[in-house]
Amino acid sequence: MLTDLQKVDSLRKLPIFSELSNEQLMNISEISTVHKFPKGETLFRTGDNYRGFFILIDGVVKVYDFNKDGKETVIHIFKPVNSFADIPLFEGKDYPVCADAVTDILALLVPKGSFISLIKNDPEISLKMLAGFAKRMKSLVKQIEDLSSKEVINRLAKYILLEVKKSGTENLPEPFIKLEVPKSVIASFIGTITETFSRTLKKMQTDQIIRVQGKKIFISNLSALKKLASN
Amino acid sequence: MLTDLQKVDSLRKLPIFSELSNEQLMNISEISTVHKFPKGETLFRTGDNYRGFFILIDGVVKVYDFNKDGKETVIHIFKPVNSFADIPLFEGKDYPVCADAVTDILALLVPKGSFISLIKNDPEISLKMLAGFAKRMKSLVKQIEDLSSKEVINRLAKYILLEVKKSGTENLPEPFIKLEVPKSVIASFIGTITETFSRTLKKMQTDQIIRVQGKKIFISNLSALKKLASN
DNA sequence: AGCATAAACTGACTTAAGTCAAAAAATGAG
DNA sequence: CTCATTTTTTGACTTAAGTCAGTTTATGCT
Repeated sequence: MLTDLQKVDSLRKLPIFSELSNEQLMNISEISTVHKFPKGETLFRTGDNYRGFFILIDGVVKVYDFNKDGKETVIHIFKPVNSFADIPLFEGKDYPVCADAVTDILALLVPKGSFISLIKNDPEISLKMLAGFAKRMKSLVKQIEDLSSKEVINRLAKYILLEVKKSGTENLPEPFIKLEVPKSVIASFIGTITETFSRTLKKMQTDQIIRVQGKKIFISNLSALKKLASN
Repeated sequence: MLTDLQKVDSLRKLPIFSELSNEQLMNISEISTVHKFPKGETLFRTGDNYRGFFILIDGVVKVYDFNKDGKETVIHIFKPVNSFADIPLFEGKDYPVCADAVTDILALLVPKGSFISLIKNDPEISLKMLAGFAKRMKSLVKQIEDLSSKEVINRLAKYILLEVKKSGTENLPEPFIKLEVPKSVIASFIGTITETFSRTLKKMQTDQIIRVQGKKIFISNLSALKKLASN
């Protein structure tokens, strides 16, 4: 389904592995297995016995959890190439959250045991992972600041802006993004509900900041969007 | 101000260092310096050149940042023995947030350069640090879930309950906690403002769940508090 | 294509929590 | 101890965003 060379190439795209040698990458590739999951499939649930961490090669994954009254909160939306569920490698023996395939996905599974013995012999990897963890922690801290201070329209603007940057259309006359995830997932991710999400999108349209066409959002007024996002 | 033995003892109390040998601890102790800061003093500000990370031996420190409209958000309240500002060891060259002494404090400063060369020679330390980071990341994720789903009274109950557990008075007929930080700091930490904080405390008193006496909070109805916290 | 199911939107209503302003209580310096 | 400053509390008011219920639009099967 995926050649060793393709696996190594994918691994190299991962920030935490980007500066490892071909040999080091090969070692990791060897212990990992390729998996396909259809859209909607659950990769793991809170409390499931921890098998290892995933590297997303293709598709979109949402990481989420339920609070006590059964409401789902999306904590992370992962797109390729990114690793997830690597935290329990070092803490705990169960998955602490849930993960679903939002689209059909292709992912590598790196088993805990083999990977731990690998990094014990190769301290360079753990230093890289520390940097990766540090980066993610910084973004989590940012997320906390945002949630506790910004309003929905500001958080949504920030989300759209981030996606615009990822899309590479930022410098076009009319930048745009394509929504690869249901709006309900984005709503939960930015900390609100679908109804409010819908109304907020509408408000941004009325204000001539964006133009929504199906799953595409065109940015009519980028500077206004930036202003909202920086609030 | 602090003997080497005392320094090593403090280091050992740190989760990420708890399982290191005396010699390893001694090495860390040797490169670190002891610092006193009076109440209210700023240890570092967002954007300050990164010198190294701190280990809090005595007192209370708040880690915070300002959002665009100048409002302060408390991200973390640290009590002894805990390390903070260790994230930029691996990511970035500036402090990404601010930190103030909430009380008079005593702390060790571990300089970046010497520490990095130390862990390059000793992979065991980085594995421990990975576990420490993983744990903190889990708590950040929890914080995000809480902020986006719970109401102030639930978050406050959760905060009080956590403090009760730390206080060791949980099994007394009437457990209690002592507030070592201004209410304004706690308010910001649980994601609200002083006015709402005050009103919420009052509501919990009216409902006979707690009894506030100056800086002490007595828990009259622990199970009710737990119920609120788990909501 | 056509229909069933799910996703997204809209309107009417409610409410938690923020703002502003002012009083009361606590703290600390001289 | 006293007075000034800071912290906390209280009251009146506003508002962002949630709930509930119903409609419209989109999606994917057979």
